Amino acid sequence: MSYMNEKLLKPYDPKNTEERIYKLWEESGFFNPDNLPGERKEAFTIIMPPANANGSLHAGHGLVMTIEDIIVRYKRMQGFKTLWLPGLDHAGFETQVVYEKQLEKEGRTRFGMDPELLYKEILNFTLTNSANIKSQIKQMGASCDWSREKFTLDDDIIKIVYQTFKRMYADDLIYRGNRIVSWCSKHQTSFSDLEIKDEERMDSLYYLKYGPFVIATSRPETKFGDKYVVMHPDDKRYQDYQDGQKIDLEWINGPITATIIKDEAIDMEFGTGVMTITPWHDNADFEIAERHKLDKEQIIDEFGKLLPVAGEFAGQHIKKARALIIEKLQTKGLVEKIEENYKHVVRTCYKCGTVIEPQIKSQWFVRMKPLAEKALEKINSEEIKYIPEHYKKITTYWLENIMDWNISRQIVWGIPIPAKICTKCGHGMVDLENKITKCTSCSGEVIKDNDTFDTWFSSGQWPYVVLGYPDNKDFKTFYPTNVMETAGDLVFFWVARMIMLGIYITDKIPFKTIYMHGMVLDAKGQKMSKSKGNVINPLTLTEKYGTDAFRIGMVVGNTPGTSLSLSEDKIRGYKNFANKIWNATRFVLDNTKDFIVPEVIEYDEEDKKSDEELKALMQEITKEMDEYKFYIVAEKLYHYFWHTFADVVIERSKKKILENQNANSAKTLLYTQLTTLLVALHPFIPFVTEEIWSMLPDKKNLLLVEKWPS
RNA sequence: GCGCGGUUAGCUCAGUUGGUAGAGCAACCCGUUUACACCGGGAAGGUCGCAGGUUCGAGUCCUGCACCGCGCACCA
Repeated sequence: MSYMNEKLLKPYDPKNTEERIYKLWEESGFFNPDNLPGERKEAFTIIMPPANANGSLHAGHGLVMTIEDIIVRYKRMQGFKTLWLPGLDHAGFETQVVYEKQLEKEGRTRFGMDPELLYKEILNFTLTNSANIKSQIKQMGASCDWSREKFTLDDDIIKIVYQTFKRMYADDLIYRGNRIVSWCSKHQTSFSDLEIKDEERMDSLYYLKYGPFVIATSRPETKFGDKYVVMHPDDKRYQDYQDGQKIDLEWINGPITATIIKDEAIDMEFGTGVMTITPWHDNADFEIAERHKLDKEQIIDEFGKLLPVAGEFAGQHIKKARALIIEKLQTKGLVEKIEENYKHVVRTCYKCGTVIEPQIKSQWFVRMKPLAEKALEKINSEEIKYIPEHYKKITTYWLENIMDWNISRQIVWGIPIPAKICTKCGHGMVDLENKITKCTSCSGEVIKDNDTFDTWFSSGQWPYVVLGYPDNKDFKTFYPTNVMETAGDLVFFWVARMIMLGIYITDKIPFKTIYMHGMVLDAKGQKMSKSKGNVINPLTLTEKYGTDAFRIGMVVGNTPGTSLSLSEDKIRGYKNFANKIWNATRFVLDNTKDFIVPEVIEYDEEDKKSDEELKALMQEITKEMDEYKFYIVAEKLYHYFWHTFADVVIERSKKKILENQNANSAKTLLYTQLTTLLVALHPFIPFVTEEIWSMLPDKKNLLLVEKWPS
């Protein structure tokens, strides 16, 4: 029984294997590139997208951990000084939203809460969750270097982020501006253009009499302060009216004086070709007002209620006010007609669906054009490679049309913006040391900026901050990193910004290859959501079928970028695969007892053919691994193991061994093919393969660091 | 409106410079033989969304259309 392990007599049991094997790996220290055996000159680095510490591991995380672990294990076996750096994300707004929901359940609200207390509560919540998430990442078999783990609120991270803020301000890439921003009246914060979701809605389009004109609007509740009426300069219908001409007219709450403005932004085809503008609450109107230096007046407050300018409607919420306003306009005879079922797009908060109310606010903005131009250069010159390639097109389009980035958020959960604001002139000053006491522009009184950074402003710097830019040895060894693997919906939010900020600060691209995976959907191809009740928890699957089965099931047939339907049947199928390997091993070990693979191998003809076949396969898959085609490699290995190694090689060996005809050839082939396949399969299904490896009589080292055949 | 992706066996999806269509799962028939019933053997299953074009030859290249999914800074 010397070569046979008793465990092999029972079916493979992931539960009694995985935790033990993971511990073995961790204790070996090989997750840390500094401890890897042999001489390793070339580094290979992946920075893990920091996991949101506001819930449990979901199927998407499962995919991230699987793909990245496959890459990292492969590279480690190939002899690279391999680093996979894990991290956790405080996830600013996202986490605050999750926590606010929890508060709501408890009958509490963040408004009126002491900000410091709220911060502490969310911090506790986050730390509890991080511990959870961390152990779940380990359950997925992630071979990342926990000794280098980072959290987005670590002191050293914040320090570097602050330096960046200061430098960008000095370089005039950051400015404080009084500009129109997207405001969510539920969450009480402004957003960048990316936190907005366009939604098609059916509303009414109201045609209102405005003096001698008729204007079309879908938002009559904003019209109280409208005192500019705008038309296209070339519009013949209105050629008798002059730019700047004043007209007296009767409006919602009485007589007003309106001014005529001619502007080319007007679409002559739409409505009547005439509109009034509300610069405080509409992007296009704001632009027109800026061009003509017109007055801007706030009509709606931050909570969506009408201000005193609305007269008798003041204090009412806009949702309720609309109908009442139209009613009043109708009694005054100012409604020309109402077009029902008017289809248009409204901008909503991506989290709660509340209609975004543009507001003019003083905030910090990043001037994006110069940053985007440099990024475009690198992307267009192929210094950065996108997988799949079409993400490149999407990115360049976005970069070419980029808008300035509002990085101020009116929430407590995040990195505080280290700045002072002048109460007199509104001037903003970066103040890392908290020293400024007077406005540097007008000597007025200053207050601390109470806002926090958009979480992506700090995450956008992740690759170089986690490696300790600028002086840390790790930064010199592991930057630029090799692969950034993340979800496709983060192309703009995160990936593009990392490229821009990375180039700006380090003068180098932060990563050479971008691998984007698609969304994980349920078995029917539908988006998972709590409300639909179709959420699949990866941990239930790993518990039922083993982590290996889950991992390879996630990968086979899953081309990068396309979404993946996760079905339990598929995972179950790969559980059988793990067991198949297990049983094949039993057969091989049982038949190679007291047998030593000879130094000079002599195969008979058919065995020689099989030997060559596997060698050719290994070459093929090595190439495909380098091309990140894991979906093909996994399938090929599965297929070869089951339908060639087990069905042909093993079956054929039975007769030879029994009849002692070319038995040595058969035994040699059995043993070498098994070991080769274990090596090749290890990145995909690390637990079973490592467990079996430990049972092989001549393998003393961990499979984790076994050399990949090339 | 513009852009991107998809449409291949019942289901989920592969198909790498154009050369007779593939896998897994499911369904069907048969079977217990040095591992494995979490198994083996066998058979079945597709006018590759539609219409044109290029070519000796198109799932693959070009044009147009349809449907599904996703994204996008200014139409009130």
